[in-house]
Amino acid sequence: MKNYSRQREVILETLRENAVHPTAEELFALVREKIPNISLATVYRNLSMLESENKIIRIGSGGTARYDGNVSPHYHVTCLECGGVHDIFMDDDSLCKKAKKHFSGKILSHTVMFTGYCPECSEKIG
Amino acid sequence: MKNYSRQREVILETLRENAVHPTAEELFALVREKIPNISLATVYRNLSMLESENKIIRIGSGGTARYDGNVSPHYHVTCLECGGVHDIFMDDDSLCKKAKKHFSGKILSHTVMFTGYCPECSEKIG
DNA sequence: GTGGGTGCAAACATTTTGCACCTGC
DNA sequence: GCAGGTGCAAAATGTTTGCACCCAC
Repeated sequence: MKNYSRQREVILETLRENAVHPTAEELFALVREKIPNISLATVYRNLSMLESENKIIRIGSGGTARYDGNVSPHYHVTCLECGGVHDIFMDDDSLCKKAKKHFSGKILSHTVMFTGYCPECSEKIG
Repeated sequence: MKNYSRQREVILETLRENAVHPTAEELFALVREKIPNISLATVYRNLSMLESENKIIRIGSGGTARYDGNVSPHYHVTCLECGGVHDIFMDDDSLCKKAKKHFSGKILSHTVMFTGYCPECSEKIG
């Protein structure tokens, strides 16, 4: 099979079964439970590869990058308290159309990042 | 005067007169023309400070952070060709309202990043 | 004089890369 | 056997921090 490795398979699988959008290091820890001697460099290499194949999404969310195994169109919320990133399953396609009216270049896609508090943290804080 | 320094003033001024959303290093080069012995650390320190005072916006746009001296609500486009970040002066306030219907936490603000080609690059590439 | 800001260099965190070895076909 | 992938360690980025000195008030 072309373009196969157990490492890559496990990385993608682990990312898909974890809705938490882990950082590379966090994912590394998770994958290590299944492949104990995998190296962090391999995780990074495969994340870049999977991202360029559009099999995963890289979330720039500030400092450290996070990764999302769900490529269906949706948005994200960064929690100001816990720093976690949560999904918002909506996709406003009209946004690109509107943007085109205000921009003379080409618009292909868009991402939206909300800022706020996740359900757990907004209860704690009020 | 409280909270004053010529460095901070020049950094903010330089950022405001440059619509190109420079990275910290690029801004450092620009500011250095006015204050030759300023250090990169000072640029970073003041950028963090100005950001937390909401006088500038930090654009996470992928790897290296870029900064925007225009804090009025608007969106950005990253050019896939030149890597530059351009402004789109629009602000869809209804987006937050819609998001609240799909999320049980709190939503405070949002940013939108479009991907595409800037006017110059879309002409070159077609 | 003092508090806050600076420059410099060192420290840090994250991500990438060079290289020899290993693996799937 | 070969192309491509891996692990390891080192390097490259981007950003932050410790510290002695300096400046505005």
